[in-house]
Amino acid sequence: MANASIKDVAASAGVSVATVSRVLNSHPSVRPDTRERVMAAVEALGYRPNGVARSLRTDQTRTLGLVISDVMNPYFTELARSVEDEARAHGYSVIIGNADEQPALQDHHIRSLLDRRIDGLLVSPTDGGSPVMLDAVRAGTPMVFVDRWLPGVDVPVVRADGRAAIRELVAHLHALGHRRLAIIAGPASTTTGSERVEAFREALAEHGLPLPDAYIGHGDFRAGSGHRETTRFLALAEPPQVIFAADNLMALGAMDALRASGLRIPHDIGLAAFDDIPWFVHTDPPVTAIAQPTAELGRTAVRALIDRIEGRTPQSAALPARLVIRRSCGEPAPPFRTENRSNR
Amino acid sequence: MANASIKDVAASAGVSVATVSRVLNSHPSVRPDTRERVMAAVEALGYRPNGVARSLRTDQTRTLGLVISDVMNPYFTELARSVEDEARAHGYSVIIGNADEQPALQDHHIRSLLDRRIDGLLVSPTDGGSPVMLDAVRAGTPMVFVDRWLPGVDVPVVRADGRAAIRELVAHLHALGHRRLAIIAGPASTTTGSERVEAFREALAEHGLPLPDAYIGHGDFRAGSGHRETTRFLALAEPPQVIFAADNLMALGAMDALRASGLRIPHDIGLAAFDDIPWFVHTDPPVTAIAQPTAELGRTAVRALIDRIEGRTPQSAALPARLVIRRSCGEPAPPFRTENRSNR
DNA sequence: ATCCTCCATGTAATCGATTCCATGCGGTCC
DNA sequence: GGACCGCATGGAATCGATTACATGGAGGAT
Repeated sequence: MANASIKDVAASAGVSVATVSRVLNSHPSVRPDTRERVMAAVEALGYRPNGVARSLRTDQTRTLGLVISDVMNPYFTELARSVEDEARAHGYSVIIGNADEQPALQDHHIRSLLDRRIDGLLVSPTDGGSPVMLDAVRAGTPMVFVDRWLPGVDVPVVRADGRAAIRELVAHLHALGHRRLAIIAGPASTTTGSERVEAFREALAEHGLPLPDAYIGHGDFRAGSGHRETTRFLALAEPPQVIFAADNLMALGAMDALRASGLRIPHDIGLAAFDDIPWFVHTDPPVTAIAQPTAELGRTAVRALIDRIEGRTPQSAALPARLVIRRSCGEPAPPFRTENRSNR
Repeated sequence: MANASIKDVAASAGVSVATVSRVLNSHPSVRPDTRERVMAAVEALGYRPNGVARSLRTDQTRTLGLVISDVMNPYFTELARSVEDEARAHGYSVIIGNADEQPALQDHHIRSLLDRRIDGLLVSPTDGGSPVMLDAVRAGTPMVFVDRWLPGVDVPVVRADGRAAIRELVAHLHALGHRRLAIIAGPASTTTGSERVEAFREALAEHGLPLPDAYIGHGDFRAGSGHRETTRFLALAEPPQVIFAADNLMALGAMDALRASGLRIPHDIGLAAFDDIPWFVHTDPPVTAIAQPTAELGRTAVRALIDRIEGRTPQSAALPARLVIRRSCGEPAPPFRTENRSNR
């Protein structure tokens, strides 16, 4: 019952293994009747080429590695899904490594993927750049950063540019009369952690508003930290009027904390989030959020990586994010631009 | 800059490749000083064994395949995560295949995983059993079904038993005075599709309630079908008082439809779901749901699969699900047993 | 008829590891 | 001192594919 090998096919068809291989790879110089005999033998034996052997010989696995910081985060789930879709369209498989925001786990996955000799690596770095990752870059592993990146490392980046959307958000909040705006940021060691704070600060400045240190929450892109920092904000002598969470999980934690403290959104305090996810439509109240073109990011990143693998030189890309206004910061949504539930 | 191979290490350490291999696999009969010399060479060259070559020789990849029907479904995401965690603890990697509820895509992934010579396969079948999957079983591929399974196929199953929880749910609804209860079921070709309807019907019978055909919605585990069937229910001369969706995505669709029709939950109509997910706490209103021991399912399934791979004979397992009462069917939650946001 | 070319196919090397078997050497036992 | 034993190591086969090179035969040009 063991799997048939190319030798068995060759024997059964009365040809050499070379000929079988040629048929399988549709090499032009095989006589039609030979090809047919081989195909018949393949069929009869239920033969399937051994991918491992093939990979060893050809030095390519047609596999991409994707290392993300948290699979349970809907944003990354959607990213992973679009990556797999696009990769499959190009004949590649994807192995996902879940770093769970832990540098050590990220390194484990990178190493393990490299050991498996994946053809290329898509990474959303959890930290400022571990030796393992830097070594991989130096060794010339085809690599593309997605969502987050490492400044100063020569690797193409595919990401969303949230600056304009954050400016829009701040303008929206300002127009609603809010003046004391706080942010729960991600780890400063990640680009998405620091960048969103900077964009927020600049947008505030445009309206002559300050961003005091007390209004900067230091989160870690997990729900717990959103909860903690929100609680801290509420204990302030002058709590903020709106909390902007730099990702959806921290927004969730913030919501928990607000609910626990008995405050009503948006009546007592406003909430907005970076990352839009389907559930934000169904929360109480629906959450105003900045939507990234997630699926497009995944597809673009895969195309860039395949370009690198095949010897071309891909460009970095920054796709625009956009503001989706709902009800969590006050004032009902305007009649247009309300929902966001198209399925891609 | 190409990767060093075992030959390079052997040359650099002045030993044979056999000895290097012995060191790498911590074979006992290598002299300590030799071992040290080899390790030094490994270090100096930054050598990492080629997993592909190793797999070819040893005929094992230390990789598990997981084929699920929908990665974007939080239930499966959590399942995938726990599977990966447990597999990693046993020294295995996981390749996830997303079937997207499409039998053809499921087959694609099974075939592709088999070609890669994964050591074992975890499947949650999308349909009634394709030839590809049946062939894999017949060929003796180590396999375990998780969540859904194929009746009559001799493969261990790890799943949640929702019968008791569904009875509890119906009792709860009955106690609240609801009598006209409808269900949005999954495809009859899946076990979770048909089983939940049966359990629901039996539970209703215990209270002397019927389950008319008109109150059985035929969904496909996707949000769209939940929306469609809910709309159909509402058009009935006598619409149901509570809708029970057989999974979280269809519940989401139902919620959309109810909202669109201007009905308030639970005041005008009740909603309950199979599968509990973190977001159900934050929806408007929080949704009463049946929680599966998802992470435990994943871990148990992996252990069973590894048992099979290593020659033991694992048992099937059915872990109990439990009811989590919130506010979507009326009456505020009792002071105990309200929330459900522990993180594993 | 001779030679050249080209097509279909086979032979064998190769990818990078693991592992069986052979070998040489130092030490023990009688 | 010779036989034997066991340990550390090396040589070479092997896993299942791909592919460069060799080969033989058919057909065309002269």
